[in-house]
Amino acid sequence: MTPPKLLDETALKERELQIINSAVLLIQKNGIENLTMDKVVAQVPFSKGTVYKHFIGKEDLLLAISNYSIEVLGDLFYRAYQFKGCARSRMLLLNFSYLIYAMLYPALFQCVMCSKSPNVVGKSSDKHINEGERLEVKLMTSIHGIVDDGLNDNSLALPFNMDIQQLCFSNWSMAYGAITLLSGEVEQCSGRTNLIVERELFNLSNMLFDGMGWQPLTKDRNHHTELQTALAELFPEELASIKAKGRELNFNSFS
Amino acid sequence: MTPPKLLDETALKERELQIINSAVLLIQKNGIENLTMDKVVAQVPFSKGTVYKHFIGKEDLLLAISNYSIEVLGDLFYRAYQFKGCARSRMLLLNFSYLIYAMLYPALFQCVMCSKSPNVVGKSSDKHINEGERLEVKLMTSIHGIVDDGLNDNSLALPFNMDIQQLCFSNWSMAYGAITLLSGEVEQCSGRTNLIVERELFNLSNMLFDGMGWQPLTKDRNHHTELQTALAELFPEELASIKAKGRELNFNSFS
DNA sequence: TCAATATGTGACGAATCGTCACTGACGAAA
DNA sequence: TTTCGTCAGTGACGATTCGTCACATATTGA
Repeated sequence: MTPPKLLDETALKERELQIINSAVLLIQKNGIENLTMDKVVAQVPFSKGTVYKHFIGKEDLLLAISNYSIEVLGDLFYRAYQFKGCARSRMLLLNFSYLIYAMLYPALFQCVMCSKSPNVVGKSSDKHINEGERLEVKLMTSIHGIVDDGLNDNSLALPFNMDIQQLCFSNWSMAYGAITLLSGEVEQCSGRTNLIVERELFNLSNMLFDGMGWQPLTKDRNHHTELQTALAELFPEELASIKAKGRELNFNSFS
Repeated sequence: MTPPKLLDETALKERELQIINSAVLLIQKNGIENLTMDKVVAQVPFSKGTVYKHFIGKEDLLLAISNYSIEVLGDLFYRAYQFKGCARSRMLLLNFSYLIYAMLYPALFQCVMCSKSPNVVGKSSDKHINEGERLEVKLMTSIHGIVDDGLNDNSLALPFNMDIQQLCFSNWSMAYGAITLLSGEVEQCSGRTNLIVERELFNLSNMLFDGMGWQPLTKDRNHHTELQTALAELFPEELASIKAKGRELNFNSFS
């Protein structure tokens, strides 16, 4: 065998990413339920022991993939945060960026969903669990920034007995719940229910924002047209990729 | 060996429940991540082939347990639906019944969370997947009933472009998102975040209801005291069991 | 130069999965 | 009553997957 040079942090990280990318390809090819450590080992230029040096098992690998993909999601969130427009519209845009992410990267989205599952968390390393929590906090940065902007321009006021963290969490949990429960509809326009994930996310977001008293309220402005325009402006390539996959964002059902 | 008599539907169902109950005991004892088919087989008075006749694998068993526990949750939902009080308060009560369920039956709650995970769904039988969808629809019956009552007594009006199914889904996805994301805080009063699942569920529910224009609005009534009273009246035994487990519902942080 | 340390390897045994040849009860037909 | 086909359970078995560790080689410091 050929032992390598002494490894530094950068090389270790690089190799971990290489393993993760191979695993994602396997998930895309065979489905997430057929991922095994033996299959991943067969795909990478490292030995089994080396792969087990990075991940304590399959579940830990899934969590590491989820962490990696949250960096991707964070980028979309950050783009929504940076977009011009009123704070409320940007938050709606951010919620839709999560949906765009789920449509664009279904394998990564599946890993994110798995990462919340107790049977995955229970077999994951503290390293990757802690990393996941750190990344979720980082994910909140863009949400936090938009809420901050809303508070600063007086389009939003803190409800009695709530702090900014709670407002951020409110938005995130609503978006997370809606997209997760309708994950079956993310890849196809309409499933067994009459619910359309785009429409429900839009309506649910606006009801929550109205409940927060976030201006402009739904009765004062049509957020629909504005969202469509903003999405086309901020995510043209992403929307084109989604369309190329045969799943176009459905806005016809909004009216 | 002694082969049994010809089995009917009832006997098959009885045996499936027996296997499920044994699996739940194993989850409580060893953790959900250590559940294996071999361990379940060792605990039941049936052969491996018989267990595999009921479940195509571990994931299918987890989904069957989730389905079984949704029947338990549905009972709590139904009790909230039947409670006296205005529709909005009953919906808040129903949302809290999900939290009570999660605190009371952590093993079952974990199975419900697993049931949404792609690596579990991908290895489950159509039979149990279809059964799960049927049960989720049934779960919605109580939510639907409360929304219906609100529409009928004019405390709530259908928002423009939304039907009753969408309102029901809005509530469910918000509650599901909040409780799932804070599942780490369900068993202990406060975790790594400053978020308290009782408080966030309360605030999030009320913001959403306010956004729906569901009366009495938060500015017109203190839902806090009313919720506490209703919970004590509807779920005294459940709250006592939770307290006995060392995890009391935390209302001090609401003010 | 040598001993200690660092690191990768893949054969190996353990655990788990999932199947199926075998078995016996039961009912129908001869 | 006997024979045969069907039904349903069984657990040994082979396959797969997991997870480890004795071994080998390079590097480092004394």
